[in-house]
Amino acid sequence: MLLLRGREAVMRHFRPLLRAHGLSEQQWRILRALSAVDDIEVTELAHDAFLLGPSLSRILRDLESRKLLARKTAREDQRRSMVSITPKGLKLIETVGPSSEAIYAEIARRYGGTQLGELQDLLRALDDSLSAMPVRHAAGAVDSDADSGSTRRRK
Amino acid sequence: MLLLRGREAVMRHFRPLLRAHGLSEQQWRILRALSAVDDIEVTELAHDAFLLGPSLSRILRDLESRKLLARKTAREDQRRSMVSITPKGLKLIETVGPSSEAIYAEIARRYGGTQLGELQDLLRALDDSLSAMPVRHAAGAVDSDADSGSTRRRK
DNA sequence: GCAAACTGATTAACATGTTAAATGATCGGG
DNA sequence: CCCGATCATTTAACATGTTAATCAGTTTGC
Repeated sequence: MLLLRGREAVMRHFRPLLRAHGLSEQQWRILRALSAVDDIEVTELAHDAFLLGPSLSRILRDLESRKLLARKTAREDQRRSMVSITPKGLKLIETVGPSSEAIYAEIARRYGGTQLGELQDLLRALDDSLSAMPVRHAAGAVDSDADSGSTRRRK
Repeated sequence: MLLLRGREAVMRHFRPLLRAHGLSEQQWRILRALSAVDDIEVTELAHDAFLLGPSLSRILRDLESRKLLARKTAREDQRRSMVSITPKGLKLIETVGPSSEAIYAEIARRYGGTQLGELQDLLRALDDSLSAMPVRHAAGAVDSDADSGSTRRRK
């Protein structure tokens, strides 16, 4: 819950800037990830931008139609589709980037650079600790009410 | 981004348990918040469970139909609706609670209680620092592409 | 008193999150 | 070869996030 609140507290300051340029958080993460590479596979981009495939697929369709990125299928394996940022996309990043960094700097100034560093270290350690922890699959304990909701999936 | 990953790393371990009982994270947060009070207004519940009004409104409708909570309009101000948990809801919490606490304890054990405490302190401090920080409203800088998306809102 | 402003909750409309299924391409054992 | 298994991506269907609009009830100014 604190992680959720923390993230919201941070993003609250970035959202107005992104919206003013017609971008969502997710779209911004995608463009940023693309700007760091030449081209990249969809699956790898999903990992870098921390998005699930279906969300990414929809957003790519939108950003492609806005000419901010381009796709072409890899010729050695036609299942794969290589995504790359366009000059228009790069230009947008260069436009938004400085303001974004200014906001980040202001957050770091208010919060304190030392604390910010510690927080990042602790978060990375959390990720590491829990990635090594197996997930319990809740064997028995099937709640009799588990499927009596008013709106369930499919028939 | 690290905050997002951190939260996902944690919730990954709780989701199977909740799903086995037919609950989403959000529904669980609502029931937990309700179990701590006698009854509560919708707005206050939204704050406690960290949900926006529209999401809460939908989920309340669902949980009410499943008889896990009950609503009645306050008689002194008929705009307000008071929400309370039912015996059935309480029973569900008592069923899921122990497993949930066991998972939390395992996470604390793996990550270390000291680090976990520090992380919580840092997150609370982050929230405090940033809540006092005004949001910049991105005055000018209206991107010419900001409204050329393929799917926009309304007419 | 009453019309306008305000407040609490819900509804509307669209974007994204999430799981399952479908689609199309490649790979591997027979 | 070729057929079944696997893999990358997309589509489908529903839940939730998010902003704006609506709606009913309440308060305020006159």
